[in-house]
Formats: sequence, C-alpha cells, structure tokens
Amino acid sequence: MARRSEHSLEELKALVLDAAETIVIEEGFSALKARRVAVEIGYTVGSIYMVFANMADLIMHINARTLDNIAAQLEQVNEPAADQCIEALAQTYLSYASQNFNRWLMLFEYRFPQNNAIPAWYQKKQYAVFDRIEQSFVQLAPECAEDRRRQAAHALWGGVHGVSMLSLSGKLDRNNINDVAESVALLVRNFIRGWVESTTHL
Amino acid sequence: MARRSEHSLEELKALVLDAAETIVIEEGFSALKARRVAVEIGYTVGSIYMVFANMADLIMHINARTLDNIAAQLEQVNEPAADQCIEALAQTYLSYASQNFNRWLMLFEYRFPQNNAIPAWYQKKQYAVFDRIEQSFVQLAPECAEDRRRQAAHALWGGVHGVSMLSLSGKLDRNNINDVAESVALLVRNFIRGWVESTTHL
DNA sequence: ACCTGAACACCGTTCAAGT
DNA sequence: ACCTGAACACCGTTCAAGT
Repeated sequence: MARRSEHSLEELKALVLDAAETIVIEEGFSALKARRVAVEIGYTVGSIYMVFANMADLIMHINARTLDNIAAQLEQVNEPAADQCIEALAQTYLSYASQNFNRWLMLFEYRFPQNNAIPAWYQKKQYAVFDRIEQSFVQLAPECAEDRRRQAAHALWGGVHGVSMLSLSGKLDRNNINDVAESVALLVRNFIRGWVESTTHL
Repeated sequence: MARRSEHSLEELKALVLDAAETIVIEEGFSALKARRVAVEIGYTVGSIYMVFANMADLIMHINARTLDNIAAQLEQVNEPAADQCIEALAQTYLSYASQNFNRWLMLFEYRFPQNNAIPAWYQKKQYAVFDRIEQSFVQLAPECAEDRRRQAAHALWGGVHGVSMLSLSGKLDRNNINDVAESVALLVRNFIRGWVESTTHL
C-alpha cells in the first residue's frame, strides 16, 4: 500500500495521539494496543514507531494532556475566600476524576519503566497541578513559612486524591459520587480548620 | 517427566502461591509471569492452572494475604487515647506500605476484570482493614451517629492512603520516608482536631 | 489422576523490503 | 522518504497425550 506523504509526520503523530486518547477515554487503559491504534487511523503497526519511541512514550503523551486538562480546570477556580478556594479546587479535582475516570486512572495506573527517567517537561506538568494547590495555601496563610505550607498542601492534596481514588475505583467500599463529594468536603474543611488554628497559635 | 503425586494438589497450590508472592515482593507485580512461577517450583506452566483458575485468581490470593498482613499489623496497635490510636494506625499503615512496597502497590495496581465479580471472602478482608479504623473512631466519638463516624473514617483513611501512595510511588513529588510520616501526622492531627470540634459543637 | 509440553491467540517491537 | 507486513520474542491459557 504505502500511503506516502498523505500526512506529514507531525500530522501522523497527532492522529496516533488522538486515536490512542479516544481509546483510553472510551474503553480504558487496558484497551490501548499498538495494533488497535493503527487500525483506527488506517495505518499499520510499524507507523506508530515512526512518531513515538514506544508505547510508554505514547502513554506519557496522553497522560501529559490529562495533566494539562486538570491544570486548566484548576486554573478556572477563582473563589475569593481562601478556604472556599481550596474546597472548590478539591471538588473540581474530584469532578474531573469522576467525569474522566479512565484517563485519570491511567495517570496513576501506568508505571514508568525506570522512575528516574521521567523527562523534565513531563515533571513540569505534574508540578503545575500541585502549584495551583500550593498557591491557594499562600492565600490561606500568607505569613506561614514555605516549608510548612508546602507540607500542608502536600498532605491535604494527597488526602483529596486518596479519597477520590479509593471511592471511584471502588477499592475500600462502594460510594456514589455524592458521598465522595461529601467525604472530600469533610476532609478539606476539617483539615483546614485544624491547620489554620495550629498556624495562628504560633 | 510427570512428577505425579510428589505433592498433593493442596501442597502444589501452596507452592505456587508462595513462589508467586516471593516474586512480587522481590521484583514487583510486573515480574509475575505464569512461566516464571512454574520454573521456580520445578513444574511446567500447565500445572498452575490445576490449582488456580487463572492469573487473576492467583493475584487475588496474593492480595488476600497482603490484606491479612495489614489487618494483623493494625490489630496490634493499642494506644489508650483515641487520637493517638488513630495516628498510630495511620503510621502503621504507612510503615507497612513503605516496607512492603511491591506487594502493597499490587493491591491497588491490579484491576479486577469485572469489578462486580469480587468474591465475598475477598471483600470481607478489605472490610476488615477498614473496620479497625472505624473502630478507633468509635473510641474517639462514642456519641456520634454511625453514618457520620463512618464518613469521617472513610475521608481520613482515604487521605492517609493517598498521601502514602503519592509519596511512595513518587507521583506528585519525591519525598523521603520521614517527610511522608510527617505529612501523614499532619493530616491526621489536623483532621481530628477539626472533626472533634465540629462534632462536640452539635 | 496428575502432569507435560506443544499449540493457540494475542502482545510490543523491529527492520528488510517495497513504492 | 515514507510505509508496509512479516518476523521475533514474549505473554496467558488450553488440552490431547503421556505415565
């Protein structure tokens, strides 16, 4: 056959990425196979390796988009009161995870072959999400030392992520989305109440 | 060859389970392959399917042991003060996760083919872990309605799990184990402080 | 009755060969 | 230069055939 020059390499790369992303969204990570992507875009398997080093590379680029999406959602949160802002960020995160479950899950399900080989541009995207959270803690306690604030943001955000993960993936027990939202609200409110108290007492 | 009757089927099942568990502990979930297990116990691949329905069945039995181990560790926690008890439970959980990272990770990494097909005996083990947590909340607020208490336990435990997961698997950022323990302590203390306050105000 | 090992259907990845 | 498609090494799983 040889569909030479029908698409540029950049166009082909976009085709592969879009097709792969769609498969993940609609059928989950486990349905993502090289041959399947090839069929979807009307090329053969080999072509994928012209534009991506391997499946790990392709997966990383899908995950990068997911990180961008999450960051974009969090950027839109704009509550004037700091505590309300943090709660809104948490609910926005849960909402994204719930509505984009398959791609959100792949973000955490996929393990990089060697953990130290995560490229800088990808790590930047991971940090971008977390930075938005930390930023809201600046608003909450401007006087607080950066170390303390970062640790608090880390603890709470790990918490919000954990509640979302256990609930949505049905590991610990089975809840509906409203219960999860309530759990997230409970965690955020009580943590912040306790933390602000201990911070202003210093 | 045919090593007939050298082991009973029950002995063979134990051999397979032990070998598989060891592989997971030492090399992680991704190293667990049917042929590898067979080599390790001196049988051929087919034998595994005499004692386990498939790899999913084998994995579930390894995970069941992990759940038992976690439950046993949590049972040993015996702090008189309720808030100290919850914190000790959280630190014990983190400690187990850190020291048994590979098998702990498989517990959450592995997805059941159909989520509704998790057998009752396995779910019981999942609940056993969570029940210990809930129990400590009874001690913390005996007057509290069960619904509220369960939700609080769920929120906090999801939180403790999330901080452990993001930190140990190096997803959000990279921390050493001491920092993680501090984050867990921060989450637990501040949550409990806020929650007890809002509960006694009722 | 227990166990083998060859076979099957799938994977990811490569690369000589075509246009 | 771009793309194919057959090949390779590896998976999980099955099952007729051996002892």
